[in-house]
Amino acid sequence: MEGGALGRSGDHGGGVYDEKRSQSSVDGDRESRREEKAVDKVANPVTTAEISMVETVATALNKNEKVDELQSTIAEMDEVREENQRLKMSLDRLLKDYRSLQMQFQEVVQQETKRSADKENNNNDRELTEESELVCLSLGRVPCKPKTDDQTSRVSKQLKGEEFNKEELSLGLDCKFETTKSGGSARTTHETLPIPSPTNSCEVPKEEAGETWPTSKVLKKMRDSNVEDEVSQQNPAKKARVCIRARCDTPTINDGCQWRKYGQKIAKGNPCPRAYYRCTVAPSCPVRKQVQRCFEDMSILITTYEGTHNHPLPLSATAIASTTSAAASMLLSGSSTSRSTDVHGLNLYLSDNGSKPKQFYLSNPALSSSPSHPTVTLDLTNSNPASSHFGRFPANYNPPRYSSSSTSVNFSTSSQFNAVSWSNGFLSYGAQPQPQSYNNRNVLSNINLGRL
DNA sequence: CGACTTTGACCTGCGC
DNA sequence: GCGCAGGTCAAAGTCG
Repeated sequence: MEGGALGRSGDHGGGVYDEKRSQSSVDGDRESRREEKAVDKVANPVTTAEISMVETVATALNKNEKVDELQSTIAEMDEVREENQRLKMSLDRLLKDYRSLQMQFQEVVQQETKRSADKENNNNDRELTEESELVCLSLGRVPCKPKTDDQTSRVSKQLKGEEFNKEELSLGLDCKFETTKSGGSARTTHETLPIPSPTNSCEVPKEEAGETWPTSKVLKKMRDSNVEDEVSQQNPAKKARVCIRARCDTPTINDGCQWRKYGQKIAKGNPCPRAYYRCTVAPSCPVRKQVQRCFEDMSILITTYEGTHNHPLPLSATAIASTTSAAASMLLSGSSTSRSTDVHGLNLYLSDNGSKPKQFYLSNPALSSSPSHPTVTLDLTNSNPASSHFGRFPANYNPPRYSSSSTSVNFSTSSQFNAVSWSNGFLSYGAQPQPQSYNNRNVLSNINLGRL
């Protein structure tokens, strides 16, 4: 616009010099205008369309970034989901394995029991009568083997010579997991496999023989007998015992179960009273335990478990319950050879004592055991692992020899399970972190035994 | 009032 | 047969 006006004025200005000068000045103006235009273009870069386009592009870029982020997040979620699925599958596999192992374990126990029972039954088949089978069918009890020795004579005396002894019921479990007969004594099966309680005595036939109605006491006993009989049939390992020695300054250790004290005795050789407890989680639970302090070391609490729970256990009780039951099962299914097994990462070692198979020496002379009670001792004290079973007897103490299995389980500080500890009334033991194979056994190896 | 503990009595097995 | 010891029962007491 300005150039046009200037040109027109120059065209009308005339003269050569003027023309050249004006021409050169026109050229200079054009160039300067071009430069101005270029400068203008740099100084004023965008139009609104361009701005909007840039904004659009920027928005698009932002959206793309967000989309990318979302996509990456989705990808991560997918990975997590896949991982979750893998974990679920592995958990399912673990559960299946656990169940199958549990089934196999029960089968093994049942087979052992059945085998022993068959062995006994073969000896008794010739002497069993049809009457006993009838009684067995009607009451759901195991036909007892014919009486021998003192029991037979006692029953016969009570029945005044009647041959009622063949009809006597074996209210106790007929699980014959005894290991060896006691030396030379002609003990009966009932002695080796004791009837669970005094309720299984011959009082019921005596009452019946007297043609009198059973008293409520007798009825109660019969009910209890039935209950215990059912329980014992479900649980052939009833009479196995698991003894736990642990340092504890509380009256009892908290194993997660509910117990009711039903008796207390001063046992010979130990001024500390022995308390008797019964599991009260279920009314028919046959599990009992004895609690007694060690006379030589009052800080040691000796807890002896007998039987297996027939009810679901709280989580805090499953560890020790399964440990004790597994130890007992290991003991009951014990063969003549030494062997070891793992119970929740605890190395249980079952051994026979050389040429005298399955002699049993109690780790504490003050805590006795019935000859018919094979006992596993879990020594959770870390005082002297070597002395926990065969080195704690006084010089003048003659340890009882029982026809039972001797099983020693040490949790000494020298073993791989050196995490035995006791604090605030809670005992815990577990495998220390091991770099290699022990890690796999740490899953359930913690047991808390705490204050009640 | 129910659950739990205490404690003396009772039962059973075993050794002499 | 007797006595001893372990184990269990059950009434009485205690506690929350």
